[in-house]
Amino acid sequence: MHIIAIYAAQNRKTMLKEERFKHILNRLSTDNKVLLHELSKELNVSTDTIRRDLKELDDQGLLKAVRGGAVPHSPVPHNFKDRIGYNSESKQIIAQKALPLLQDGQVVIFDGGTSTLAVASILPEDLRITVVTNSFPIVTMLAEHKNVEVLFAGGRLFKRSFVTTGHETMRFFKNIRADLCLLGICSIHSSLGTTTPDYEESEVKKVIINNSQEIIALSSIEKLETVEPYYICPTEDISTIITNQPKEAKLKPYIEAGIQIV
Amino acid sequence: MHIIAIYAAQNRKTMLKEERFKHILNRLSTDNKVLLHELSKELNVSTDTIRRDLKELDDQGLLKAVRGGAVPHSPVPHNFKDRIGYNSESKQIIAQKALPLLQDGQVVIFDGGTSTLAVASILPEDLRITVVTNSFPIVTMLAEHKNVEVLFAGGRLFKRSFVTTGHETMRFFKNIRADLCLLGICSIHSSLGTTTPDYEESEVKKVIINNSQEIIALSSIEKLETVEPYYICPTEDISTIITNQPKEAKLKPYIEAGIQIV
DNA sequence: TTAATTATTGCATATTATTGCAATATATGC
DNA sequence: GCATATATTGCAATAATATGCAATAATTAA
Repeated sequence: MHIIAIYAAQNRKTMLKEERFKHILNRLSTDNKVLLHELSKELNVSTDTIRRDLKELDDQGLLKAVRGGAVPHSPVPHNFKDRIGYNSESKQIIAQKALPLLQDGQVVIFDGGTSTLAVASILPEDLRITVVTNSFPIVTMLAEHKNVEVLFAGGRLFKRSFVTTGHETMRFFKNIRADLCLLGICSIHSSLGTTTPDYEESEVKKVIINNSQEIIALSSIEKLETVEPYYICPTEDISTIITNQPKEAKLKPYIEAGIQIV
Repeated sequence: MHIIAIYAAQNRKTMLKEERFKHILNRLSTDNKVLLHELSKELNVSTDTIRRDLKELDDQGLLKAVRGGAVPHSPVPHNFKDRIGYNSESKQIIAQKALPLLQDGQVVIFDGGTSTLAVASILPEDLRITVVTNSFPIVTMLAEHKNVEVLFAGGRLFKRSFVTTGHETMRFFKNIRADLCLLGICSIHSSLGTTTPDYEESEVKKVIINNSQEIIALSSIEKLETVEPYYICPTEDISTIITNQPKEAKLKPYIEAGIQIV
């Protein structure tokens, strides 16, 4: 968030209206909501201007302006809605922390999920990596990025979370040897490992982990020490956990297990 | 930037308009935006001239002129209401005519392109088919459709037309045996067959055609009897042509070849 | 070649768009 | 109901754009 603010300040006089639009729509598709005063701060313009922007975007049918901000009109991540929006700030923090771990030339698997989407939405323009993913929102986000090569894992569309799943998807990932994997966490437990509520997803994640040299887990603090039905991997497989509150006591067992906490 | 400035200064009197165009488009593709006064300085011409340049490039559809500069044309209508330009009247007519050809239980390949997208956008709620595609806009369109199963062909993201291409994509389609294929037409000629301006696309289309029992071409009338560099298939492979003006004289050779015209 | 025509460019001017601010009205949560 | 937050409206300052016009360069015709 700070980086964005600094950027906006530097470019106060030269930021085009269309750039604000793009920023707003990006935020909207990662967080599923935007707030007037937040955007105002991020973009260094008055709330009046943001309000007019939102109205214009609303008129174009790109979002729905509501009191205090805006929500998606419904086009893309409809089903995403359930899981998103509530801890957008912590997601932004986590995404910012993930950036320094990405380096030119790497092949990085972006797991489906909103945390990884937040990372995709703030990838620097000059970062040259290859992104491998099975998430449609992530592809949409990266479609305009000049320097990122995108490989998409085909398969059966899983409409609830807007990713592909199934045998084909796994086959695709099995042919990849990634340097890094950004893993969105549903639940992680120091002794029981990582788990998820969906079977298909768990199978895909297993393959992703198997084919990545380094696993970086993106997890907001409340997901620690929780469990879901389907097992993915033991905690030891994870090399780094990025979280919004790295000082939290709950992290102790992970530190003791030798996992890097950011 | 300095080099450019010096270059411009040295060549003040000999710089052609086309050179400025090239420079502007280059800047746009690397930076994702250009500013009027920046270009003015770089190219040693007045902002008026730049403004006229941008307007000209806008008219050619090569960028979008906005207040203060210009931004690239967004590759996809990643929203629903913005498809007005893409969904012209003729495309709507064609899409409507395609619907009766689709039947419950079929496996239908949707080729990339705006004509097929138009069909996807008006699929009846109760139609139960399996759609196979390599087009991201089509997936987005169908994500909320309750009764359509979507299989997506993975591969390398081709950012210009927002589809996947390459070996992986073809491999995926090779494993499909479709009842039907909706083929978006770039160019079709009664003796030279169907062609397209992009090589990658042509290769994918070839595979699609090979693995579909019936080929339905979607072509507005002005695309008939035109030719592009890359060959796809002979006219005889096509079983049906759907067009907006089925009475047109240009269709005669196709009728004589036994192709059904709708 | 020269003269006539056309296109390009920069400047001055009028017009319009954008933005932030203030005053007022309206909604929302407690 | 009250306090707070958000919307609406009008307005003024600024910036960007459109337009007409004159000077210059490039093209064409003779």
